[in-house]
Amino acid sequence: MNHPLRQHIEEIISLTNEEFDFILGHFERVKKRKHQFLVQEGDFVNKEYWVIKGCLKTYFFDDNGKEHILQFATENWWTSDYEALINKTKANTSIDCLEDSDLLYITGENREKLTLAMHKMERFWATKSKMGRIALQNRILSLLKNSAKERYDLLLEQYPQLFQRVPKKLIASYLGVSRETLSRLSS
Amino acid sequence: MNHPLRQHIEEIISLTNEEFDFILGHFERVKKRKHQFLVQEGDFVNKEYWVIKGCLKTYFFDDNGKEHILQFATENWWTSDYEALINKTKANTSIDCLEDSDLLYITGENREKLTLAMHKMERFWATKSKMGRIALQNRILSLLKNSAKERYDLLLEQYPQLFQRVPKKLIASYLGVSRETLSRLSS
DNA sequence: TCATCCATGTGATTTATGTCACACCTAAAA
DNA sequence: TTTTAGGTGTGACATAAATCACATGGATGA
Repeated sequence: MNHPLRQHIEEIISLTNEEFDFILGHFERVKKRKHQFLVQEGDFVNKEYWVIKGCLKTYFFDDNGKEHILQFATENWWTSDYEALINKTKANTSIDCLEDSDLLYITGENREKLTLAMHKMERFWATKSKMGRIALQNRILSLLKNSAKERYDLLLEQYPQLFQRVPKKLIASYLGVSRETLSRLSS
Repeated sequence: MNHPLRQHIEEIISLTNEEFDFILGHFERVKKRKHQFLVQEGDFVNKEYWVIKGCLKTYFFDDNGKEHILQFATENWWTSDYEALINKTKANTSIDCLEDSDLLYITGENREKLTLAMHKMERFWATKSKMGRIALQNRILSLLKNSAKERYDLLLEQYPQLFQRVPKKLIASYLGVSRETLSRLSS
């Protein structure tokens, strides 16, 4: 049986057993319980996480104390505060577990080492980065052109399982509408 | 006097004269007049543009015929339909000139060649890509947490010259509000 | 030079969504 | 158990923004 991370990477580049073991050697595994943090606002961040099992949210509170969700991460998703990670600044988002979660992480240094030692990982990261960019751009598009109802329908269509796993008020924060409005959209 | 592209690249990596000439050799120069297209919806895209002088918009029309602007590009900005470029699909945005514009472009093949021949360009592109991602994420944040008025104020603060160069209705499309609302916000 | 188009501002009205309040139910904690 | 904290739905009302309508002035082209 293949390691799930291997399957994930092999969607983009192919690997020998040895190569995968070498890659995996640069990761650490960690289990977290519901409500535990991966990142708290103000932290310095030096890890990227990959979700084996579980569900997490990346979020922050605005000046009025309203929560906004940037990303949900479930199985096979990467998550971190990339701005803090890349710029070596303090996180302005927090990431915590919505369920007990089983995670892999790679530190900045290990990622650097791994990429130097194994050049084809560069292609993997670059591809992921490009895909991430496209996804973000499409979310902007959607915020500009779609009504709350349309964004709701699109999310439901793309990630139906999310509606079973996370409280509706968090979905509302992700979509940028109030909990009450979301409730009315769905009925 | 330095070439503006050289200054731009040297913000991230340093270059010898020979290296810069080698890089520049992979670009072509093109001048476009106001209203001319770089990309039209439905085109296949194989170029990334860099603006020496001028002003462009990346935009599309929604089902109701309303225009939405994804990006303005002025001096020192890169622009293309990255989704079409990367996935080799047809563009779903258009890019055209708001002013007569002087541009450099690099094709996908030349970028590939250049990066292979000169490995440190990989770092340049990767850094640009990361910065782009952060900018997109911050725009999402802003769409989620800021009111139209706040988004207006932030844009005015960050790019005051834009308000002199482009019609207000395009600024409105970029901010995701109607032309009338923008007009009321600014008075 | 005139005619047309486009950009812009502003009033009146409509519509979408937010906010506040309350009820109910379930799941976790004491 | 009993208690408490969340999660959810829904009504009443407030508010932000869209839409429709119209006027004005400046630029552009015949």
